[in-house]
Amino acid sequence: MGTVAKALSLLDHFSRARPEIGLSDLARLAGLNKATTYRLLSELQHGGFVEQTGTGREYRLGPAVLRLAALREAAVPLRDMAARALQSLSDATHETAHLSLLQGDRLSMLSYAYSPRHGTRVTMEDAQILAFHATSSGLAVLAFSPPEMIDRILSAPLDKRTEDTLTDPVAIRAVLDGVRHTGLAESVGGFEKDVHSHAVPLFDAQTRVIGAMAVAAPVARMTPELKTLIRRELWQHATGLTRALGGFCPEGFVAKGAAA
Amino acid sequence: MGTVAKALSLLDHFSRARPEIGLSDLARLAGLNKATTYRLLSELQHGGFVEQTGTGREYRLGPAVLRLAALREAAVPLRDMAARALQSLSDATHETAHLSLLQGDRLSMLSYAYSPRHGTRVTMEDAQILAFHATSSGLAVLAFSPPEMIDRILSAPLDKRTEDTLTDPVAIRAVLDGVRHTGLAESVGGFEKDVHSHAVPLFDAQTRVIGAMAVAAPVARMTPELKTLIRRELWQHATGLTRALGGFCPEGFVAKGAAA
DNA sequence: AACCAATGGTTCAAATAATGAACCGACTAG
DNA sequence: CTAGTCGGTTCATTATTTGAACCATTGGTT
Repeated sequence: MGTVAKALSLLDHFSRARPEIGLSDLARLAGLNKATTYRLLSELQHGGFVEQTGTGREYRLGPAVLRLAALREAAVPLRDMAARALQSLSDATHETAHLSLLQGDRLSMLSYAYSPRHGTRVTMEDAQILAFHATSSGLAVLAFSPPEMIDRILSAPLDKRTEDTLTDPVAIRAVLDGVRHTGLAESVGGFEKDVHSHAVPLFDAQTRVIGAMAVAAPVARMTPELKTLIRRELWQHATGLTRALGGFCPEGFVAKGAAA
Repeated sequence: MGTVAKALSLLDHFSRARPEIGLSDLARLAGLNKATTYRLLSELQHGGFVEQTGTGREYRLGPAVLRLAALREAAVPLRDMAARALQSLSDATHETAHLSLLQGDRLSMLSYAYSPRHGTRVTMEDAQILAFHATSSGLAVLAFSPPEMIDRILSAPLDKRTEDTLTDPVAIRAVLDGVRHTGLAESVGGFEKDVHSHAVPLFDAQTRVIGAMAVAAPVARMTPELKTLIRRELWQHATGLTRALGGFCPEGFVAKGAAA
């Protein structure tokens, strides 16, 4: 692993649950020497990517990321387009819609939209990291990822989030085959106990998978009718967003939607 | 310069005007070898900090920065606080208020607020980089920066933005002395010909300068009364924001405001 | 069609920068 | 007073980064 990758990996340990981390902790989390971690943090700090908290000890993400995010959004209004598509999808299904993006070997939430229809709804947290094996979005993305990436992901330890989470690589590969056939991934209680979710992958101009759009509903509310509605609407919105972003679905993908 | 700093410096060459840059161009801009640039970009790309455009050639900022920005926002609601303070300042003065942050040796716009009162107003662009010597914000920040940073900035070539831009390091140092005495920087036509702006620095918990808050008005509208109003309100809002962010003004700084 | 000058990407010996064990001084808890 | 943290620093060893030269392509010019 290159030095730059190590430095960037430090940034991945910050989360909503853990927004500030001390030097020693961070070194432990990242599996790096304390001195190395310190030097990397110093460079990140000079660039404004991290800063030290008011009381002078712990580190947290710095203001530079705000600036870059503003520029990114100006160059590619993806967040904006995603928000619009999600709102429409959520309105059509009356359930929670969300979208995640692939970044390296990680899948992270970009945005989500709730429906006002129901009092109970599946709630999401943005910038959250999604497990590939435990979420419909993860399965949708993984199914269309290169074989070596699938091997990498499935050879790492797979967390058993709930009692229904699939953790057997062989079983997961079988599921992925199914996803490749239908173009749609489904997960019942794999991430949160009472959530039934569907996901459809998104593609770039080279037909590589870049993320997934998903609808999450409480298990209790799922009926055959709702399922049909979700599948149709999700398919429409996901392929529509892929096209709107200048991407193309792989050969034969469109036919799958018609079959569903 | 460390490898990480070089990689991060690549990201600084993306701007609103130049959101996509080719490998060779970027190598030239950054003053690095093409092979080096390629390797660094590859690492950044794997982390999702840059990506290649649909047609497969040029590089642009990637989605990872969005994720980090979301986390930063959640951890430090600075942008919100800044927006609120700017709106209030703009309402009080009926002129454009804006705020910029120091990131390494660069000063960049974070946010701004316009007043609806006047038809003509000074317009701003966010994520813009501000020159230290040509803007009131830059002078305010520089005046309270460490001597070695002042030396670094003033020894680099100083762009003559307008005919009124100060470019003589000796003259600028004299201006900085004045700013240190009053705690307030002023620039008439230094950045844009017809703009009269005032700025007050912002500080962190270690009383180090982190940026500046400023009010920009058309030269034609500036009167002694408006000037007094701007100085008073700007001072109030800037010191208030510094406090709200957990920062502290340096010794004696508070007294300066009373004098102004 | 031949040519030229770019482009993005790759290679490998040489040079440089990253590394990590040990060490500070400061602090906290027992 | 001791033991165990913490953030930060040092420096000889080591592994990584570096850059000139090299492809294969592409697009424009003659």
